[in-house]
Amino acid sequence: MENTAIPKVSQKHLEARRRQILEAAIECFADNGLHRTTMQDIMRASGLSVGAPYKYFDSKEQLIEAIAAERHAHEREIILEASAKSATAEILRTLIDRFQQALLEPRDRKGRRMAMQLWTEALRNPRILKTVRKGVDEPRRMLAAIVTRARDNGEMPKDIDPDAMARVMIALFQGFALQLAWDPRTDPKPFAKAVERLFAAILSRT
Amino acid sequence: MENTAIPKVSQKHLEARRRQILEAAIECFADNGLHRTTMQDIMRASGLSVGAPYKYFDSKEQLIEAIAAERHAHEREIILEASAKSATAEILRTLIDRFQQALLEPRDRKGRRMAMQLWTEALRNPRILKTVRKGVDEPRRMLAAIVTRARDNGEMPKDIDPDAMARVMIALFQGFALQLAWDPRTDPKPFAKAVERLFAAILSRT
Amino acid sequence: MENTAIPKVSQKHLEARRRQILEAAIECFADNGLHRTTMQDIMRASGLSVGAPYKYFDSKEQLIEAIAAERHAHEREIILEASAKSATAEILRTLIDRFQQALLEPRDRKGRRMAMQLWTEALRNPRILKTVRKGVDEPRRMLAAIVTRARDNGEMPKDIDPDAMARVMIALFQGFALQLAWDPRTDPKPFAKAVERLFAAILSRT
Amino acid sequence: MENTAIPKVSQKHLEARRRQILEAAIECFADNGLHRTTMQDIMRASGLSVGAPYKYFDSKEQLIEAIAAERHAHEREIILEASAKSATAEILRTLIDRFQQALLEPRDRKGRRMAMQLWTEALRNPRILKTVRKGVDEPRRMLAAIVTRARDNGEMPKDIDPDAMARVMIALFQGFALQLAWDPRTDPKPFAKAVERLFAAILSRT
DNA sequence: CATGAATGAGTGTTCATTCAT
DNA sequence: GATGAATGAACACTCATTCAT
Repeated sequence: MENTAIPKVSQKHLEARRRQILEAAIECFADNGLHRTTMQDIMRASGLSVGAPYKYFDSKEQLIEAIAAERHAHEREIILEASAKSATAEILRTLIDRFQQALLEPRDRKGRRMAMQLWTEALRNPRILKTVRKGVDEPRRMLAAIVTRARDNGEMPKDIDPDAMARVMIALFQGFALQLAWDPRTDPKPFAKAVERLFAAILSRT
Repeated sequence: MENTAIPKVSQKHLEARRRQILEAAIECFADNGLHRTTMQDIMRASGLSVGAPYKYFDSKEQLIEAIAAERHAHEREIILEASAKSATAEILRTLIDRFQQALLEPRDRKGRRMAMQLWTEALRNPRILKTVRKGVDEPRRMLAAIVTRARDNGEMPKDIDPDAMARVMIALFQGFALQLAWDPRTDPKPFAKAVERLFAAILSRT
Repeated sequence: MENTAIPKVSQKHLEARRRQILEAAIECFADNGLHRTTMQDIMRASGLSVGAPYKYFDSKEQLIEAIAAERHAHEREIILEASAKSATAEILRTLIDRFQQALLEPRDRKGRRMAMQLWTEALRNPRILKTVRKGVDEPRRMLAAIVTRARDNGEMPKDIDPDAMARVMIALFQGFALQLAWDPRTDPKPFAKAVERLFAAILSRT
Repeated sequence: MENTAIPKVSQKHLEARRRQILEAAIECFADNGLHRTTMQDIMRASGLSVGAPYKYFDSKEQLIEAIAAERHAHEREIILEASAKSATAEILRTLIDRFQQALLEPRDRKGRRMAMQLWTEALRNPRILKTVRKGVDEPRRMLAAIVTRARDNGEMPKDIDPDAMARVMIALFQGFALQLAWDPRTDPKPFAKAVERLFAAILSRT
């Protein structure tokens, strides 16, 4: 614990505290689920007192929502970045690569477990549902746009449904994330390769 | 009055009671999640008394585990049935069809929402994890066997990894189930078509 | 199904439990105030568990409201009883007597201390206010009716305002109850005598 | 630089700060009760920081006690002032007048609501009890002295008990204050008139 | 066997108070 | 001195589980 002589209680300090709580919460939620994790667990993990989070979040619920909002922003970015490439084959490869790397990254493991907790919570909590849907709908629209472009370029068959194909891509990622979470020893590479192989088959040879 | 060896309450009656509780539990869990659902909620829904479930299940945890075990058995069956067909193209079409039908079936909606609760619970409950993994590993092995057969038949390219391809299929189904749960208005047909299209591309033209 | 011959826990038993909690609550509230008394305090005093009261009352607030409702009913009765007498002088003497007796009664002490807690709580809680007002308004109307009758009988001067006189009576009782609560050694008899003396002076000699 | 004995912050400033806190506290306590009011509520109302009151008061309890002490001093004054008159009839009329005016004064409303909170708090806090009792005992003694004087003057019957009569007066005031607090639309004038009428009856015609 | 009243460890949250800045 | 972030004991309330009827 570092209750050190931070020069002033600055905005920065406040933001750091917020982060500290958020990180501890993600840690706990990822390991023990949203409901088996108590606020006391989180605060023990954060090194702060039980009353501390209530300065930064109104309730446990809102703490969870804050985490959800963050994740959604993060995920959007990856796709945005990948879609900067021009040729579809290139974009797809980049996307698959990015996700494969993320899946290999142990630091991301926690984030993914956290996200899954939100997937289930969304079935019950309309606020979380809204965030989760945003986190899925926006990427879907972006992916669909990429597919549309590819189709119009002649890189993909005309009869492809861009939205459905975007859904396929998201399902592949989220679906495999589950499998990986259930068995962390699973190697993402063969899966990534299979996906690449699958998409290569419908990409027109140019 | 006779003192007979016949149990006062028949095995049949006992089984019916068990089912009654199980069904009520699935109903509640699917709607409100594993943790927001109280035993009293379940028993109110079942029409039985709060003490009743403890005659059939040791704890809430074991009630959940019993539901998990049932689902796993059910899912295995669908794949088993589909894999009776000989030609891969036929098998795949049947599988996709079966799942599409299941996704369209409103009666199944509850079951899927319940299953998702278990997916998340598996992340922290080793017993549930074991069941969920069985529910994924067994189908995966079966699907991989189908792919292997197809590959050996020359219906699929030699460089296909059957296990990875099986994972792809499962990811597609579970991934789309999530999307459907988050937005029930989603139409499964375009998705199913896209999946079929995707697989058709790697199935050798014969 | 529910044609059970099993004797349910009787209504009487349930009522007894409710009383048990109510009495313990009054005991604690009277001694320590509404807010310094915790639900645990009450339940320790009642000999039941902390969860028990929530079967009978939705919340601490409603437990308090239930006590308020009871007191109001009780107080109304005393006045009702006294006003059965015909001659005003007689009624007043009976009333004063009743209240003096109540004030002397140690068993009533707790009840009065409880009531005072409600007087203050009424300033903040609209539900309690409503009950407290009923507990004051109804007796006031009854007392005013008695005074009106006396005035019309010629037992009291014509220029007496019945409602104001009823307020005087209530103020005397509640005001003295406070003094007694602050110093339990105070003798109610001289006070009662003084009140009697005061009213005797405006009662026409007949 | 000189090292002077002059405090950096003037006594006047300190006193002003104290007042500021006291006034904010009375405002809050009167509206929300002693226990529903948090120190943060008070400090928000005062415009000072949450830590500020602890420079002037050791605890919330002592802040309340300080308010109690102030009120007691204030109430004593009114009676003192009234008792300067010589004839009893005159004194009584002045007293009734003063209190009626106070009751009509909206500015006093807060003070009375505050006082009532203390009445109840006295039932469990010995320190508050002491102050409340002083606030009642001193006026009572003064009023009793007035009555004694009147009795000895022949203005009142010989068999009047001065202390009891003083209690009657206090009960009337505090009792009516309660009624007014529970229903602010109540008009104090009829009540004052009734009290005057009542006392007129025992004042010997001279 | 079935019931449901009773239990009590455990929850999220509050708030008087402290103390480093 | 004044501030307000931080503290943590305490609170009202919940709910899985038990067991007398």
